[in-house]
Amino acid sequence: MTPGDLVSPTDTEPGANGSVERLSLGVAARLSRYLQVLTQAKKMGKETISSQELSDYTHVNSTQIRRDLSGFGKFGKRGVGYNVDSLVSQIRKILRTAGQHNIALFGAGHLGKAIASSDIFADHGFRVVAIFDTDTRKVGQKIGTSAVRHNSELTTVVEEEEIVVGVLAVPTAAAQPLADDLVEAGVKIIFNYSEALLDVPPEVTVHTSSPAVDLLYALYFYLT
Amino acid sequence: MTPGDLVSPTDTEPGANGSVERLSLGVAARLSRYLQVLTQAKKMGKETISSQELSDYTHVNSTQIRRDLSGFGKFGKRGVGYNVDSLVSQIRKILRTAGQHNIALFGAGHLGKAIASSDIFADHGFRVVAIFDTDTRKVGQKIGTSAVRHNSELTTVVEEEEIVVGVLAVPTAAAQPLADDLVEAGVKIIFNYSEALLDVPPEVTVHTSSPAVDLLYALYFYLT
DNA sequence: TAGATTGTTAATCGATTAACAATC
DNA sequence: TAGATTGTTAATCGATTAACAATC
Repeated sequence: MTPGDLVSPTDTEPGANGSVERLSLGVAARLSRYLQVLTQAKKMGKETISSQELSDYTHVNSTQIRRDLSGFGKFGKRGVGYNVDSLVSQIRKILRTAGQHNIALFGAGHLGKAIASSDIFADHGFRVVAIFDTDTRKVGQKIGTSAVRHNSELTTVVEEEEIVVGVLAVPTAAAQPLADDLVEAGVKIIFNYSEALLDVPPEVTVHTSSPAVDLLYALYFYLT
Repeated sequence: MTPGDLVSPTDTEPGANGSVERLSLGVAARLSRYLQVLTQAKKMGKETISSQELSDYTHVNSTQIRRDLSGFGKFGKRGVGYNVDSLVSQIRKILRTAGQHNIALFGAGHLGKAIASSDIFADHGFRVVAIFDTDTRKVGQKIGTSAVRHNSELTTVVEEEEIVVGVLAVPTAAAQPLADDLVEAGVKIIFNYSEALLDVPPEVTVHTSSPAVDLLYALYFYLT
């Protein structure tokens, strides 16, 4: 494992056929990564991709990639590689994340604006349907397609818009109380861009973004 | 492995004494994560921390944490836990990243501003010593402590300021040419916040930030 | 002392890799 | 055909975990 892990559920290997067992942590993590590279490769007009190319971009061994994929079917063509389009839809099917998922974004500062105007989430079926801030001067401002709302609307909006994920782009001090409100409102996944260590009930997943950790890690191998 | 991996160097287990062998990928990754939690715990005034608490925040098994640490010395006190301050400096010593490291930031948009004004890097000894943009209207603007410079100064600044890491907060289309310039200038670590798939020589490490990948992964375990 | 938590062992399981036949 | 790349096997290595004595 490596910086950026999330949950610790029970491991089960996927059945070779269409069985409904859970993927192991590792497989699910790697498939998500392949999906990101494939999505971008598709944008760049690439039609096929080899396990070696996928390996170059993900730093996952090419044998492992072929092994991961062949567990679910024969998606590749020998001598050619994998069709980008069809592999994208296959992996989406395996991860069962083919649909649209709604996100609420908290904090309309520089980071919030950067996230709202990026299509990094949109590319993967995540839609930012609401942006919140506590600053009344920001409330009403348009960011992208939606207007900034006040945090007091949190509970209503989470319910009405079927929010699955809360993204926190707020100051460290504001993060824990906000996380509490999100938990209260029934949100099960919190994406934390602040530095706060969040305490949440076990059924809620927190992912804390940690670029500095990734840098430290890269630097170690650079320095040695 | 999991979203967020970086390099693929040779593995070697650390010697129990002060030998200079390379850490294995996994150990280096986990130590970096412990460091992040410890740094934040220290800010919150915590003096000691148990392997169980570290486990709650990092999702790494507590036995594994004790095992990782005990390979380098007896840092803990039975019945009490680990002293936060001393563990921070021990891990910094192990990772050999105790010093200051200079970063150049590219892109003075929302994301660039968010990064420059955050102390997420500063907390770990990374200093943003230069901010670049190609937009001449932005050149000269003050962001945090430093003024925005034009990309044409890249080579000079990298040399003068001993830049180790280039952080790309630029549009996807601008990323590859910029990466080429950075490689040319001798930068060995590139932190890519764009969606571009960057092609670089093997001695250069690219880390692409992928929040959507992390979300997909979290969502899988939520949906199943 | 009593409770808590480390340090360490031993056993298991999954990840990783090289190698290569199959085949496009 | 010749070259490339998949799918798969087999062997190895590291990660993970439970358990518990040591000890603060």
